Amino acid sequence: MSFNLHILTTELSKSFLTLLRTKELHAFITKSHLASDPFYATRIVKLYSINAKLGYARHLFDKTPNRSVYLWNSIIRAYAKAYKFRDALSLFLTMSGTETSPDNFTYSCIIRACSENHHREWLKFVHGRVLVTGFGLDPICCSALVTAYSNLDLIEEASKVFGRIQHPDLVMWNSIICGFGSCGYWNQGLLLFSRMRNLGELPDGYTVVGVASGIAEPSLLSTGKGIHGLCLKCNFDSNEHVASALVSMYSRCNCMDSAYLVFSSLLQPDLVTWSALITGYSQAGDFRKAMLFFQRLNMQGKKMDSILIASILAATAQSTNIRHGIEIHGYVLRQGIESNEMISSSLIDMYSKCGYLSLGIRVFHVMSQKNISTYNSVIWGLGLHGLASKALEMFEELLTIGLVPNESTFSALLFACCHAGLNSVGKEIFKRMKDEFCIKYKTEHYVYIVKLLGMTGELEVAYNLVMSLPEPADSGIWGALLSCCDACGNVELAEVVAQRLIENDPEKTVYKVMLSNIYAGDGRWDDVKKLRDTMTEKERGKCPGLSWI
DNA sequence: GTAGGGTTAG
Repeated sequence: MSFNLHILTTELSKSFLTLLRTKELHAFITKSHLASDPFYATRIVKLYSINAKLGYARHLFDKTPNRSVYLWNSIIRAYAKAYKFRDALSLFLTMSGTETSPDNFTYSCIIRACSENHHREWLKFVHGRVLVTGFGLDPICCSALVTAYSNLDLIEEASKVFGRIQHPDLVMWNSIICGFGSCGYWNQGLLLFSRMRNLGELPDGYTVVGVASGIAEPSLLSTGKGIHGLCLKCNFDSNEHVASALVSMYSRCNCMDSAYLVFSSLLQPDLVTWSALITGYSQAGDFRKAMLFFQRLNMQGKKMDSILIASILAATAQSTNIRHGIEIHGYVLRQGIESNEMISSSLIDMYSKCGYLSLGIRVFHVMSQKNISTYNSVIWGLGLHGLASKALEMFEELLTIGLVPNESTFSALLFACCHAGLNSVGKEIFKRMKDEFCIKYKTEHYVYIVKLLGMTGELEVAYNLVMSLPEPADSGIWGALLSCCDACGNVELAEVVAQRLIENDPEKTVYKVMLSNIYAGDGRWDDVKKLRDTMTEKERGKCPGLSWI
């Protein structure tokens, strides 16, 4: 092996050298006493990190006496990219105490890591450090902060950071527009988009992906089409990120024909775009097309990743035909990717939804590494099959092995209790969720607890709970209460609840129909007539269901 | 420094 400094520097600037080559270069710089030079050490650390050899990178870092800010940043980034948040953070804190202060790149890296690991408190702490060290208006720190806050659903904080910037650059605009879009405030995102254009800033692919990500329901289809038009005009549609964003935008709008048109206009759609199309068909309930495209992709000899397999398994679970699911399981085994946690969770879910809970549990037991999602899937499966006590045992087991439950775990547990009518156990779980695990209740948790209370003879308690919510209850929660009133035959309360629902959503006739049925059940035919008279011909004219059997 | 597809939500 012979290098001179010129060759060495050229070699080190290549970003994808193999592990073997990296080791050779490392050996050379050690032999030439260059390893203590932070310039060479930084490059080798980066190469080890790309080759997933964090241990080697750390060893070199520890042995380098003069650590430049670049060297610190590359080791922190290596840990952050490997999702080793604690290590990245601890290095950042150590660095802050040395003479080599963190720069804007260090902060942006650790800010991103806080958001990816859902650490709101640490994010606020790092933001504080950004402010006191004079980086409060730095575009690199601020765009990272805007993205991090919006990814953690703290759009107000993101907005505050953005608001302090006098002349935002394109990246900053993109970050805030995407933030509003992903938090569900599509209209705010669009307003900012117009403001940006009025200021003469030209959008790029990131901008349109941000705006398109906010288009989340069929009523926004025309806006979505406008965005698509803009992409065609600006030639963004050949950008892979833009194309997949458009495919999934049309899928969310229940417009699979347009989604397919975008997809078919691409010469070589990538895996993400295939996945967007397949998921679109799957979520539209067209699992046949989902399977067809999966098979077409397979014929091309492309290797699927875990997200795509999870999506296709969701489609086969919907079909409730075990045959397709088994086919995919076979593919997973042949590829040797059955240990992937996302895939296993989807397999468990698929088997339990197709009625083969025992096969799902078998998948669960053979897994070497289980995470919270795997437990969530198995708890759902047990709940779905009425085995609430087994679901609760699983919950205790996951706590014993040190896993941390999340909001889905509690959805699954409450669902299991609801399904089995376990009133007091369900109440206990609901309480522990907030008191012991500090997880905020979401609509679905309220829906389950309301159903549980209402269906087990505590309708009044359920009503009082809904009335005492910190924010006004949405239609899902009131709807759960209405179905309990129906089941218990409580017409008085049903009237109050239905009134709320009709006020909230006057367009929806289903609540009027439900109330009318409750009146009918009680023999109050005059009230049925009065209510039906308030409905238009179209609202009453729904075709009754017809069975072939 | 910013972007795309996501398993559990019966």
